[in-house]
Amino acid sequence: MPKVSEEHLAARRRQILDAALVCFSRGGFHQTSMQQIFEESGLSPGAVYRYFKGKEEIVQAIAAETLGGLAAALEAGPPSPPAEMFERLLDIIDEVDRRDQRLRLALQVWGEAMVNPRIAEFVRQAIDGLRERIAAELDCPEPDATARVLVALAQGSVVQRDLFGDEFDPGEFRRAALTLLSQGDGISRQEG
Amino acid sequence: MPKVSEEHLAARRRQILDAALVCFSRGGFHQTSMQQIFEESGLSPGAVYRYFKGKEEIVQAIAAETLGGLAAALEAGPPSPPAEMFERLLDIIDEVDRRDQRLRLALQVWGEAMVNPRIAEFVRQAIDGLRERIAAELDCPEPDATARVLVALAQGSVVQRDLFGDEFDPGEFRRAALTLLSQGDGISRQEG
Amino acid sequence: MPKVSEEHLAARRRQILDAALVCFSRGGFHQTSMQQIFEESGLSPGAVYRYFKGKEEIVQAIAAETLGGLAAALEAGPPSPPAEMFERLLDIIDEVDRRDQRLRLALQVWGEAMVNPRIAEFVRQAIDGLRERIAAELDCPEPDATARVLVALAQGSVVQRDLFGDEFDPGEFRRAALTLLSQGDGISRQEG
Amino acid sequence: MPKVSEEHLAARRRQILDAALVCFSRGGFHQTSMQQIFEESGLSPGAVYRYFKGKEEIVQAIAAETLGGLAAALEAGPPSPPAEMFERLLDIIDEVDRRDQRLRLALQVWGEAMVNPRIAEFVRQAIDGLRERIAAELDCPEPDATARVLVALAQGSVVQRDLFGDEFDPGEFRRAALTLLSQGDGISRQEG
DNA sequence: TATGAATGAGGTTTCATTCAT
DNA sequence: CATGAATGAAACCTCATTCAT
Repeated sequence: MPKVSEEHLAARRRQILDAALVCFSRGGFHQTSMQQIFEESGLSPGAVYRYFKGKEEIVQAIAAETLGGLAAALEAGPPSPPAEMFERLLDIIDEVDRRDQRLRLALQVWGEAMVNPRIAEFVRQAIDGLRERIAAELDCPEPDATARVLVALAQGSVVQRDLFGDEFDPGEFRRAALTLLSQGDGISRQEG
Repeated sequence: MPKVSEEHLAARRRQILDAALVCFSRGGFHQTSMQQIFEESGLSPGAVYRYFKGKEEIVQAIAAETLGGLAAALEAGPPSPPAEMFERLLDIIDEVDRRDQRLRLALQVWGEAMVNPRIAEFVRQAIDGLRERIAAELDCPEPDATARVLVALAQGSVVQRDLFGDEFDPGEFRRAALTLLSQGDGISRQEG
Repeated sequence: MPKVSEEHLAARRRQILDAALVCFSRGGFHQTSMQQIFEESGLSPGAVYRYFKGKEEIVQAIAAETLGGLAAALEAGPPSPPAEMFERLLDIIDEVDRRDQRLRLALQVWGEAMVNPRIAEFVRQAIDGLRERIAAELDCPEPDATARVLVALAQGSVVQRDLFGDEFDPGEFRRAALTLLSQGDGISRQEG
Repeated sequence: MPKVSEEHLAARRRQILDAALVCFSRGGFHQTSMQQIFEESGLSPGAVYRYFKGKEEIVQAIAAETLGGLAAALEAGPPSPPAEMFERLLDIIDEVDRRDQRLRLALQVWGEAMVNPRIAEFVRQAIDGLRERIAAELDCPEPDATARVLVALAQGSVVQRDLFGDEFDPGEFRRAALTLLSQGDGISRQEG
């Protein structure tokens, strides 16, 4: 199998990352053995190690993808008040949650950051980037500090989602959060 | 076969858990080997295994302590609006943060919950308990859903604290959060 | 099995080194797997790794022993002419050869020194030490340079012994070497 | 399927062996991976495996070349006494040493012979051949045994050269060795 | 009760080799 | 002829746990 196309190589990479995603969601970074990734991906050890230098590199790639996915989904928009901005954040989270198991990894990635400096760096950059973009579009006083609060609340909602699973009711959360954030601004909201 | 006092037993347990706390904060649950706990505690493997059935049990004990500490610190109080309630939550978090490294473990514990059903159960109960107590004292419509939002925001602030360390400014966060939560309720707040 | 005696520990170390000696003689440093050492020694991996940090450390210990054995066997004696000195060297070599398979390792150790700086250092020190002691007792002009030649000839004889095994006739070699070294000194020698 | 010239084939073989020579001198037979040879030679695995059945065959080829070089360099000459004969041996060694790194491999090849029967056979034949040619031209009693001693001394000098590198002084060694071998034969020698 | 030597399953990774293209 | 992606056996080593003393 000589000289294969770029696409082939990219596909193999994906194949490995998809397998890792499944394994990590199921069992976490550390409980997942390379052996499990070999099996889930249907590849041999040698094949996997051709694409990734080691387990650490796979974990990093997954972490980067997970974070990137969240940040990239925030599209540019008009200046908005905090409540509207937060709604856009929730929309993104819902969207990611619907697409794959990646949201389940967020909490693990954050936890891993406490222990793995490289991943900590990734995470900080991703979150800071997101926060800055939010601040730039935020129509309120102290947009920077406010953006951080909105991000924290979004992260908190992810924590709850991950911890409580189906017991967590996104609609209710959204309604209650928006009520809190819009208190007294004279706009009464309906659920989307 | 010397019968030892209850206190002795409790002291040994603490000795082990303190060592584990140090190790886990430093390197995480999975990167910490039992060997490291033996060394940090100054005890032999046999001794440690007399008090805990295995590593899993130590992890659980640490997780339980960490969660319990947060929930227990919320003292009963008068019915309060969301902003005030949230301030009490932040006070607790500040307090715990000041006391030891336990807050650094929160993110790890939550991450571990994604992968360890027993810990997930702990975590859910602790958070649900906290939420219920908050809801009971919350002076606003839909106290249950609102309590959940406040808890999420508190958790989000812990996430930020853990991830950003000294770059995270608790005072600024508090001010911005309270501003958001009090918007339009006619009360202008000062930082405490 | 707690707190065992120093002798016990030393005996275990010997057990491992003896096993390694057998394996290395049989198959060489690199062809010998740790697994083989576990089997030959009758110990578990963990046990072996309690006494040696890794394969490299076992190889070094064996190399050190092998070299040390040769050098230590040269007892102090009166000033002697080269031929007599060389005879003492051959006596040592014969003695070591008779005792165990260690001589078979000499060539491997020297070869390994070409590739492993730590072992190279060992080897150089051992050989230099031997040479100096010989030079000190050598009754001839230029004892240093002469000692080096005698050592080289001894090493050459070990090379031949190792390469040719039973085809190598030590007696004949001794006779011929001594004849060469004593040429014209008026002493006719008999074999010992 | 282009039929390529003999020269092309030979050139490819050389290319591989030169690369292997570099790698083996640098890191030894066993520490050198095929991957390193692929890189050093600039060839693909498939290409290398077209010319050699495996690593073992490359090692053997290198070993054979190394030994062959030494033996082939001994030109026929008139009957000579041991000292003169030995000088010719030293000349060859100097010559080989000057030409390439092959001498650095001698010790490794001999060590490998202790562990690899095929290489052991090569080595024995090469050395025996050399010894016989020396014996045939040796002008002394017991030429066979004497030749073996001279070969051993030459090998010992190679051992020292390889182990001590630049610390080994070939001129001094030559002088001291010739002095020893010529003792009392009434001829005083100068260095060449 | 405490010790710590010993266990051994299982982890990650390497690397000689093959073979479809 | 040449390529290089893929294989998979096997290497070294760790570490949670046990149990004789």
